[in-house]
Amino acid sequence: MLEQDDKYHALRHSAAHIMASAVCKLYPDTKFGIGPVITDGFYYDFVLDKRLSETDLEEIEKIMQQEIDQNLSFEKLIITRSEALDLFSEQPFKLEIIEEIDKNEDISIYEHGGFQDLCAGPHVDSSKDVKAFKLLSVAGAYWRGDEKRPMMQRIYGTAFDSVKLLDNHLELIEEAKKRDHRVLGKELDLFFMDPIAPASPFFLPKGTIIYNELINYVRELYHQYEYQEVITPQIFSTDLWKQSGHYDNYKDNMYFVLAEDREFGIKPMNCPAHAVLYKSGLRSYRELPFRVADFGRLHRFERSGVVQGLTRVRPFSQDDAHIFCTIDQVDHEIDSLIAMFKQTYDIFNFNDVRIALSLRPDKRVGDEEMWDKAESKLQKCLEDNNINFKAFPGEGAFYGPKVDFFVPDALGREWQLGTIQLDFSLPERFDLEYVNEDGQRSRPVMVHRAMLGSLERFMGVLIEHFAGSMPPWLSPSQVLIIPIADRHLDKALELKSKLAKVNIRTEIDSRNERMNSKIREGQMNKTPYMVILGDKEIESEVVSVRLRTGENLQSISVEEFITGIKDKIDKRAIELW
RNA sequence: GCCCACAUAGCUCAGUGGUAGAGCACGUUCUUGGUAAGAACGAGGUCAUCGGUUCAAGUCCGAUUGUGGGCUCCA
Repeated sequence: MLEQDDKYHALRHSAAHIMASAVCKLYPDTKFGIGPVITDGFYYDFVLDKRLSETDLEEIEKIMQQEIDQNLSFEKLIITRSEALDLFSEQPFKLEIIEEIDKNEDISIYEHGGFQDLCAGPHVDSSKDVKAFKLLSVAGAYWRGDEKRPMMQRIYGTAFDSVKLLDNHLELIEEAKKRDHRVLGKELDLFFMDPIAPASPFFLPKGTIIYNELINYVRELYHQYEYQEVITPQIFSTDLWKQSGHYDNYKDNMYFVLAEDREFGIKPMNCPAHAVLYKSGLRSYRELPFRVADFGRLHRFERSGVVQGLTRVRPFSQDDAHIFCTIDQVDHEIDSLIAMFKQTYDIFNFNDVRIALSLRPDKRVGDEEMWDKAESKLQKCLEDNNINFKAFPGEGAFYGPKVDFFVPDALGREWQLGTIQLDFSLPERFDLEYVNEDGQRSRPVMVHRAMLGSLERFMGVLIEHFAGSMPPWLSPSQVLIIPIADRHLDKALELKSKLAKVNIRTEIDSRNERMNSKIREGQMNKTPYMVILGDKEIESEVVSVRLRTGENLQSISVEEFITGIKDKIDKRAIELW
């Protein structure tokens, strides 16, 4: 990816200049922001009176093409600071950038066809080198990403050195749209949204199967890794949120209700509830690490502009757990978390997991010694497990350092799934204690951890990852029985009940339709296994199996079929046979 | 919350001021079939909501709600 970025950097940046130049020709009063290269393209931010919409892009493209055809050369000029200030005197955003450039550094501008822009470069030699480009969308963007600063208009585009590569890229975008979980969710009857509950999915029976299978899987791991699952309240007195700090720091994202003149907050996180649970009795060091898991439903108010499909919703559940332990037990806990995460991401075939270690921020609680210890522990655990990670100083939570696991989706967007966060603050706020070996009271550390994160979001990412073709264990309908004619229906029912006995989810397509049509239906629903039942099969007591891949198995015995798919399901395999 | 776009049948969409359409899905009937769509017929709409302009609004204007693309936030 990086190599490709480098390869196209000059090209795309030059395309951005050409676009800016075109916008300038159309709207001479435009004030220019910045126009950087991004993954797969570029953008440029403008302030202009005209409100741009996507229909304006064609006109801009036309002028860009003219400039490209004119074979204009890109010239680099080094100018003095005062020349620069003079040259961009009408461009407030450029002036701001100039002010920020190191006094000892050269100021360079690039010029093509009379359009000059403050720019470090590099650029291609000639506008003609931009062989293929396309403007993709317009969007609003704050100057410097700051909500308090002016709203600018941003145009996104992309450029390649051949039309063919551009077309490939545009096709990829189309492909990605097809595997969008919102589209597939509707096509496969997994979930839907209704304006009556904005940003809140309704999971249909099929989607609920996937959701619950994910929970079943995590529960198995909890057994394996010795967690204890709990169920905690949904609504808590505001007193709790004041004590936890959420009332001060997270209030805007919370829902509140009034009852008997008392204010209650609906939980956006489980941690305070688990702190209360921890405190419900006096704990001994013998009980630690105390691992508490909770699939409790959480509600977070997200502003209407930020919600998105399943990946950003208001109500959701997490595979959430908190580990209360001593600081010396942290190593072991992290090790076993890394093992658990790895085991899990392998199951879903997530190979490109990116791992970030976020270190102490400026605003933080706890003493330096604590942070030193915690950070070095996290770092060492990652290294000992041969994990590639990048450290991000200053990015940690105020209550402790954390390790985040990111996975890219079909559109190349990265989603944070797993997270491991050390917390020194909450044990303090809730005055959590345990009795140590010497009979003294000590303060435990709290580890917040989630592996799949929000199950809603995870499901969305999974749908895109597999393009809707879920592994058999997650498929809502695992086997579709297709009787060829009505007279085969009895045998179909017989087979279905056989499969039901071993917990294989089976449907029979008994519609008055031709076999071809039923197969097509099964394919479109991405059912992994289809069983065709006709005279031949019934006579020789076999089944003929068609896989979702289009592959046909030889006629096999029912027993062989059941053993085969049961094995794949139990192993949570991705391959079908 | 901010900028832009969109909202028509269950779904995907066409409909550029003058009587609301298609394909798929759905229902009924015929057909009983061999590895990705058998045929005929039928039902289905307060064009998101509210207000305005006009002789006349799905169509133009405004507001509201929702959705999408971004920005921002993500203790």
